[in-house]
Amino acid sequence: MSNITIKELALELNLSAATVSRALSDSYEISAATKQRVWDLAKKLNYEPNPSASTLRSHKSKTLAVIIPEIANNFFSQAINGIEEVSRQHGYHVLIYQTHDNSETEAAFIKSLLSGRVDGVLISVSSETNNKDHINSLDKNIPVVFFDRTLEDIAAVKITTNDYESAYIATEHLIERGCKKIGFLFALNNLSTGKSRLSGYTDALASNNITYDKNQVITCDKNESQNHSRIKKLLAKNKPDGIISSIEELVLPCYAICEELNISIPDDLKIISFSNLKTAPFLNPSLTTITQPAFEIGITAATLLLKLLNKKQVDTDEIVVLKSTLIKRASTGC
Amino acid sequence: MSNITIKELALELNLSAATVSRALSDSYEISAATKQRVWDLAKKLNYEPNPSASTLRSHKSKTLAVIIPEIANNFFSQAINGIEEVSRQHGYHVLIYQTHDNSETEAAFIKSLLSGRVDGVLISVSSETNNKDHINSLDKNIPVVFFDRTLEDIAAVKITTNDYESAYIATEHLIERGCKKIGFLFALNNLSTGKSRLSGYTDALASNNITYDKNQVITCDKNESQNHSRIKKLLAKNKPDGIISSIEELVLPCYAICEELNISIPDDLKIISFSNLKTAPFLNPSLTTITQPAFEIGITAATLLLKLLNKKQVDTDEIVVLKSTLIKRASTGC
DNA sequence: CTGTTAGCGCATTCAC
DNA sequence: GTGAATGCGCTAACAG
Repeated sequence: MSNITIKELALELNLSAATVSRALSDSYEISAATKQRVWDLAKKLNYEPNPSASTLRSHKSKTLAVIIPEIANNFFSQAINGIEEVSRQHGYHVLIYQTHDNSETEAAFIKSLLSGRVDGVLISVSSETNNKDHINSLDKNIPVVFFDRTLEDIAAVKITTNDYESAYIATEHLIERGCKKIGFLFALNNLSTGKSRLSGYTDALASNNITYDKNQVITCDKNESQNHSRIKKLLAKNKPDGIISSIEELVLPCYAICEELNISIPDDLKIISFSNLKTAPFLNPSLTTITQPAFEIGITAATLLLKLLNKKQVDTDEIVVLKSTLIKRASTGC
Repeated sequence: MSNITIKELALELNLSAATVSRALSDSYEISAATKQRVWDLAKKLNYEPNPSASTLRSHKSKTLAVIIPEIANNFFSQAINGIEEVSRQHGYHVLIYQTHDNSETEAAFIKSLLSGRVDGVLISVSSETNNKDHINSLDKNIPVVFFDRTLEDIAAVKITTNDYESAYIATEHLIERGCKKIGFLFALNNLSTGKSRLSGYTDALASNNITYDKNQVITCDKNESQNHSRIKKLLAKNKPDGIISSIEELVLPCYAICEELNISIPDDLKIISFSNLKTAPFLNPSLTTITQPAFEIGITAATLLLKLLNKKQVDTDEIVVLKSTLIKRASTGC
């Protein structure tokens, strides 16, 4: 343990603790010579400031919290990568909390963070958030940046992607490839994220004079077996010739079901999914994806939060929209 | 902000701060009636203890650090999932640090953690660790559990998988499938993790009377383009009929190179990789994997660390070895 | 069972 | 330029 304290440094150098403290923070009041002596000894003795003491005194923890539904997820792990990157560069530490899309867990985390443990919060909200009180209390009490999975009716700093537009483009892409009956796997239905993706889909249908058939829209949630059976039913009964999956998690079940039902992709069914799978081009057959810039989202969200913390001028309801990419596959002609 | 303090609770209840503190921690010295009064008011006022003050006084931060090479990685993100799970259940917070396999970054993190910020550390060491001083200083100063990527010459609590055995089995599996010239993509060559996997491979060759050819072993590191060209050279020149990849990251390059070189998998080349890819069965062709129980590793590592923190009897050099699974694919006959 | 006192390590007044 | 004194909020030792 770096048990050495400012007091001990002071004793050794025949200085007061106050002087050492000021020297360490490079205060203008301290002479260059003294600063050097302090720094040298601190380095020699491997001095590390005690973060609790510092936080208690200064009300700055140099720590951020990241609240996400799931860490074992391509999108979120890449986003955290970006967040960690920026945080480290600025000397911030990163706490991770997983909600598993449970809104009570989320509320409990938020409550526990309202005690000075962190200076700010980055959150991608739980898709089962029905009660938004805890989200609001968070927003009022501490700097927050929402990223990707957000609520529409909350004024706050947000980083999203062009969900509406990319779903629209993807749907139109299927139409151009000849699809007449396009299904939609609808997830995140409580969040603006999910709703936008659905709107992009329905609007694209409308613009192309395809009648919207609500039976082609399957609402999915955390219940995997239920999702599976619903999708299976969709593919077996409604026989769509195209599918837009609004989240990555539903694609593998789709592939499995197609195999079961002897549906040939892309001949019988063309699939496009929101997805950050690195293996998408190597799947059998390769998967056309709408890929979100997860790393950049993390970078942007963290950067913005740090700006907020440093009282830089940031609109407190600024919304940054990054662009997803539709990645087509030559091998499937989709 | 939950700006309310113990002092304020005490004032409101006509008690001393000490009594309130004891009541909050459910001390046996306090009467049931008083406890109830305290709890009720605390709840009503949404009291949250100030973690810095508590840590400063008690020398317990209820926080763990996880140091890993990369978070955007199937294995590690699943492991963190397990770690976060156990930590939350026990009221611990989880800090994340990525080294990007850079040993200086790793050293800097460790140094900054030796100041009471965390009660314990879970680490999967950087594969470019040449200087181990910082690892040793960590081990001596704070409870640590090593998981997956560890060093051989350090006595500490470790969680690993049966790397030697699983590489052995995989190699033998290829031999049984008729492979005569088996290549090995050798990563993590500084770590016991990587060395064990290599030994499993060489020993399996020896047991089956196949002469070890060092040209079939390609040493890989963080340099992706170099790895790529080396693997390409291996496949083009040495023409192995089987490949064991010691890490997941090298599989996709392999698939790409095979496509380039018109090598047909599995007819010309059978591939087995250490991998936690969920898409492995859906790849073209599907991939035979040695899959590590990442989530369980996280669970086990965190559980063990918490035991250490609670001074439960744990051998300080206990090594837990979990089993990986060789997942074969009917479709490729491998 | 409860109160008083002290101090964790640091950063900020206010003096000089 | 530097030192002395104070308190952040909490908990532990010591009383009673």
